[in-house]
Amino acid sequence: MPDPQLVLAERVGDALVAAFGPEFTGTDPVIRPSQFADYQANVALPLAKRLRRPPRDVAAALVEHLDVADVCDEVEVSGPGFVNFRLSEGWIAGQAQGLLGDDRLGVPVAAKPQVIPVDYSAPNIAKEMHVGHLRTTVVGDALARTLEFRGHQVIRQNHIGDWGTMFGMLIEHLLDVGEESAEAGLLKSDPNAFYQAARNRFASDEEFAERSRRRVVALQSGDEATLELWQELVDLSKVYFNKVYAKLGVTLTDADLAGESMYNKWLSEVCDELEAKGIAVMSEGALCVFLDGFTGREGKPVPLIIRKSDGGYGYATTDLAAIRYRVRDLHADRIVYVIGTPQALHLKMVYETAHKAGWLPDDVRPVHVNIGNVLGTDGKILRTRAGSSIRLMELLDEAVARAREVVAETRPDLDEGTRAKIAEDVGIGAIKYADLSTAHDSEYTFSFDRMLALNGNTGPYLQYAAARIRSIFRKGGGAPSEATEPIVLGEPAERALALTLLGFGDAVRQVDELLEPHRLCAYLYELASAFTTFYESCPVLKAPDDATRDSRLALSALTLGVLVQGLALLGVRAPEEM
RNA sequence: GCGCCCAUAGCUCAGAGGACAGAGCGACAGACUUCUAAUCUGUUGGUCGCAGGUUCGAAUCCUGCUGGGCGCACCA
Repeated sequence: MPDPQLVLAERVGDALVAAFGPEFTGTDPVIRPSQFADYQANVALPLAKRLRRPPRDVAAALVEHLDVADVCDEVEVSGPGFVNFRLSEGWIAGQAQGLLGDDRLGVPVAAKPQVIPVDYSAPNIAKEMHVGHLRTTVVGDALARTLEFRGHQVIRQNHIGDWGTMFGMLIEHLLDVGEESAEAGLLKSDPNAFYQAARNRFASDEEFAERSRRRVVALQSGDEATLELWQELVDLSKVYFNKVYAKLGVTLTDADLAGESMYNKWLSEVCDELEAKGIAVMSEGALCVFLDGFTGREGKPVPLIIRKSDGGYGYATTDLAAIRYRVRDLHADRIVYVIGTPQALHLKMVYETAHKAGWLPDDVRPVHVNIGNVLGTDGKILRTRAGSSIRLMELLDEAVARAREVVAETRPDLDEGTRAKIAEDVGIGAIKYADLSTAHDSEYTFSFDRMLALNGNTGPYLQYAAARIRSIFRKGGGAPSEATEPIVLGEPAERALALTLLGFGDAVRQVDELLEPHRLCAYLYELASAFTTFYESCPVLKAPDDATRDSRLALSALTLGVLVQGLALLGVRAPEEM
């Protein structure tokens, strides 16, 4: 077990029982990183009252029963009753050494692997993806990768918007322009253009509008020819989605598509069952679920409308069918919704309704990973100057273009193809990392300059650290996988780096439990900083002696491994050189 | 009107009820004949929106207030 916090927690836990009795089994020893030592245990202070002894006495008794000689070279009671631990260099080195032979790099497999459907991305057919989609796609993908690495069975659920009344006009427009036409081809590259054209005709051409309305009816009644046309629309849109996903380096494939249309066959059943159980009632012509505590304007109860007064179904019904499917058919233990913050109320109502209906048992936990808005530098939701939402592809292209400019300036020695590849990794990595490194629920301010900076908590900074390590090995360090010589810690920068390396497992575990990728980012940034400090003060290839050189090579190899693996969990590539 | 979220350095953001609230950017001062200076080191910078409360201890938990964002019946 390389994680110092876990080791200390166990030892302090044992000491608590030894010092104060078995009733203290399981007491949280409150181990925290310390500014006065490596770690500190804060447990003595809250215990003082319970034991009716001064906190310093409690801490002293704790230390007396503590067995950490193999781990620490200094333990002291400090301040009002903190217990400070200084880990021994030998122990840190030994643990780091152990990580060298561990392909999981200290990341434990989850104690209880779960089945976890992760609902993310969810673009709409015939619509451009915007920055909002970008963020749920990137965060969801990072969570999926991380949960999988922890040993959970992740089931990606791309809940695309592939159903609804707008398909009437989309199908009619597709028919009019022809399936093989250039206009139809817009669906693959610039879907908004196609959508707008259909919309304009719907608004201005009454004959077209009438056809569109009839088409919706045909679609909903399962007319074969109409369904084929609908499928054609979906297939064309898929090309666009996959283009974006490929550009982004996201793991979603066609196999993960689980769009709204998939639930059509269950919608009436869902309504009938809710009505039969007395959970849903008719109100103003619509079938609604009213839940306690959900009131809106003028104290009126807010309904979850599951069947509209025209007999159609909205997204509430689809979401209910989806949650039922995920529990009953996918056997979910935890359901992750990576969806915008404004949906919070809706999701709460869906959970509660599903729970009342018996579709969501107590031991299945739905979690809303709510995604905050992406803002422009003016503090408003990111839009173009004209006021329309910014096209995702343009955004990605601009990030890559900016990265290309920098690479052209700094690395004229590289050939064009290599530079292009680096610019791609850096530009895309910068955008993704920017989405991941701030708390998912906070609104964050989009800025190319900040996300592409080589300083601070950015993708390029982490990539640069990894590239420099790779450069060391290219320049004569052999292969990183062969750097397995004993790690010996002399310099403070070596010690700090090794200690940081031991924290990878805990960082990944936190992302699993809290579903907050920014914690992994913060850890990786800390690691990259620790490495850069080490890099400045501790020559590797020109180390004073062979043993030191080998040790530093091992530390570098380990750092590279953690950086690359950590970035991979976030879905960010680490280029060979920069 | 009701509900949810947010308020931390000039700016962008972290912050597991614990010691003196941390990074980066910016500003200022330094470091390349040395493994990538796209880097590093140091200095500067704060009534944690306001007022109460709980606690040995509050940026963190509770209440109220102010200011901002979002949601609140047939779009998803």
